[in-house]
Amino acid sequence: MKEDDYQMKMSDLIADMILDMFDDGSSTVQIQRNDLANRLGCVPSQINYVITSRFTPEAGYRIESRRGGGGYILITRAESKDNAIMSLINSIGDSIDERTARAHIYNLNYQNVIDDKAAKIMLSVLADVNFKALDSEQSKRIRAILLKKMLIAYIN
Amino acid sequence: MKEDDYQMKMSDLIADMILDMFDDGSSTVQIQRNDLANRLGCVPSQINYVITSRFTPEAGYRIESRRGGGGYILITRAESKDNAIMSLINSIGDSIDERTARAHIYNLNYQNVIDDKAAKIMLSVLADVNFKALDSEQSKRIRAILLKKMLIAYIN
DNA sequence: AAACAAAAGTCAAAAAAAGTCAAAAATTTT
DNA sequence: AAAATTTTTGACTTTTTTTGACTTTTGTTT
Repeated sequence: MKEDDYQMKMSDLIADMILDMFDDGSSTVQIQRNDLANRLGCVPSQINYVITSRFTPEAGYRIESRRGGGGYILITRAESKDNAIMSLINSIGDSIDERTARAHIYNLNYQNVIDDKAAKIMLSVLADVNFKALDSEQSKRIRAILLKKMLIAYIN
Repeated sequence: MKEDDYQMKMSDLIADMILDMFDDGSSTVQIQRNDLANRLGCVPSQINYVITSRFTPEAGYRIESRRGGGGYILITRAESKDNAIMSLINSIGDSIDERTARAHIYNLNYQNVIDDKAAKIMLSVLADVNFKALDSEQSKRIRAILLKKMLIAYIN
């Protein structure tokens, strides 16, 4: 029998590692190139390869670095899309009607800030918030809560 | 040259092999072109031939691939993703608790049936269905309704 | 200031896959 | 048996990743 333990490609491992470091909400990650290379068991220049091939400006990242003692590589998420979503979230009060909510989603999707599937899911939820157990005002509040939560989920 | 024992056509063998890999319900199969060619004793490009002649979009398949180190060919049964979602929808009654719902989403995402963003959005909605205006039983019903609607939205 | 050490950067070759295409061979249809 | 179609093969291409030797920049010591 063959061993079927699939060995993940080093470059993807490195990218994942970096992405993980972002996970706690912060928009920047600082790494020590040699240190990271060492921990992962690859040559240092492969870190550069991953950064230039994956953490590109087109993908929304900015790189900054310093050589010499105490040097580092700083990776910043541009999050322009995230910002668009964030400012929308902030503009939503604590209650919203269905028409307005739909318009927001259409817009984000049209502007390519959120993908088709996500837009569809959100629309489906918004459409369905009118439960008989709730009066209209409650519905509007719940809709606002859900919309914001979904948008935040999309960013994270 | 006449052969007594019937030799199955290599292309059919390859196709069968790939089909077999689908067998455990999963909707995607990942292969290593050179590896598979080697195991079957054919030239690598014959794998391409089989894929382009049999695993076509009209037959309900989608192909994705990557070259270079750690490269692969990913074959997706397009329909089976929808089916997976559909049968899940059908298995959900008219009420569901959060834990179970979460597990379903994790699963679909893990099996690559729904993408990360979609999974996150769905989870955020499910988590948030416990409104104070609703009692636990109502929450479970609404959760079931929303989950189903979101999954259907994903397919459409 | 000069020398040394500690980082990070660059670049190109080698390796690891997958893709293309057309000729040759085999099979099926007419 | 000719024609048409499908399959097999292999030489050549392209893309992506890995590796390492060499360079540059910055900080620390002497």
